[in-house]
Amino acid sequence: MFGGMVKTKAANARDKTARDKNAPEQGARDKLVESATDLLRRQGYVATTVDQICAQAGVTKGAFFHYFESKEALAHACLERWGRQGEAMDAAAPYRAIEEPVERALACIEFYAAFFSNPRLVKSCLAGTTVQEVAETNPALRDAAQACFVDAEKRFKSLLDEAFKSRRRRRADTASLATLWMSTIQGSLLLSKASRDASIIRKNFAHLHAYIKGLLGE
Amino acid sequence: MFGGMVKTKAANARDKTARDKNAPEQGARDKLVESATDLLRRQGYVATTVDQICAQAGVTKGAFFHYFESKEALAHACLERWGRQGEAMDAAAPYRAIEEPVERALACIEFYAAFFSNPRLVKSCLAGTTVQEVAETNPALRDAAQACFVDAEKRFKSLLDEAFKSRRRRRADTASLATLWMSTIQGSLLLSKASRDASIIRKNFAHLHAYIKGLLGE
DNA sequence: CCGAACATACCAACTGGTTGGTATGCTGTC
DNA sequence: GACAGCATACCAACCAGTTGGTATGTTCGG
Repeated sequence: MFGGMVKTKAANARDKTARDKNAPEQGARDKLVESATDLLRRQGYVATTVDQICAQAGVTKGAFFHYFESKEALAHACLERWGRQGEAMDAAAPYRAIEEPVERALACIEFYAAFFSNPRLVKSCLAGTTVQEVAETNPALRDAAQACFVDAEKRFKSLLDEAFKSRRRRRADTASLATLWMSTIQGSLLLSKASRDASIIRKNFAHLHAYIKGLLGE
Repeated sequence: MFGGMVKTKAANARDKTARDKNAPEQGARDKLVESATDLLRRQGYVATTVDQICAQAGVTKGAFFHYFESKEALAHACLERWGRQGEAMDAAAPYRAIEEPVERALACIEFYAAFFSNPRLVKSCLAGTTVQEVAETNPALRDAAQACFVDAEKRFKSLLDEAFKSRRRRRADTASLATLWMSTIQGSLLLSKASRDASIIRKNFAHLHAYIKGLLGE
């Protein structure tokens, strides 16, 4: 059987994608990270139990602790993936194609406004939800969440830097503006959770857009 | 051992009322609400245990369930008091004495910037921390937190309404600006928790101040 | 080419400690 | 002597993590 196929297990696992093309057929590990991310965003870190995560992922507890040495380790994996996904989404966003720096920066704000307003998506940031709970009790998780914020802010800051550079005379503290942007995201998500009114997000982003547009000079 | 001291702890506790008249000597109920508010702001609703609250308040579990029928009931009491305290603090704030409406509204922003930057105070909003965790799982608590937001926004909105009324020609959606203000508060507190850098709060408020000042015309 | 040793990926049942909540008893006051 | 205001002891449910196992390969010496 399998003729002369000399294959490592890794190669074998990768085969699955070829074997059944229609079924998702994720590995148990990926399923756990995905399910956990969903649950953590909606219920928070403490309220989400390992059993819940396993149930949603369709695996057993044994599998859970085979892949992750603790619930906290899983949360770290989720935050890492969250950060990477955010980076990837940003890099692939259509506004990146715009060449004029001021327009590009403003289009970025609009892009995120549209993204967070998407009615099909859960309106919650994994990093924001997590850090709110564990900031004082779990420094490692707090720092992992903080890293997500810092990375995203860096990306937005460099957009702003380019925009302001193209506008002689106009100057601004772009680092603090990037933090304001992230604050607006987090605050908007929190208030929309509380009111169950997603329109808050768009309105807040509209104000931020107007403010930064004003700073850039019309 | 313990000689002739035959005194229950209850009798001992009761002695205090007679013993020290100057000490605050709060009732057990007030102590519970106060301790719980502190713990809930720092650790969140789920992570804070009834035993922890009792220990910090210096009362027993029996006392806890004598005054509150559940942990959730205590959280409701905390949120109610949080809302009332906020209202009282705002009513007594020095900026209220300013008569010129534009100046008063801008001074309000500065007042809250200073308040949330106070290094001696815990940088966390009870309503914000709570709603983040229970928005999807506990509608009653979510609505109680939402009420805090709505009340505070109403107060700020009427300041803005008066400011814009005094500026003919100038118009704005004051309701959405009030929400932006609350978003800025919540987002700033969250990011300052994550970074342990309280200066974020002041910087964000400075931007908000500049934006609204601009809308009001200089 | 074979088989023993090893590795990976999982699983079901269990454990020790924690949690919100209860049952009941005591004590000073009105 | 009734009742508010507690205290003590206790419990069932739940939770993160452990244990000991199975099924399916993979590796490698002979």
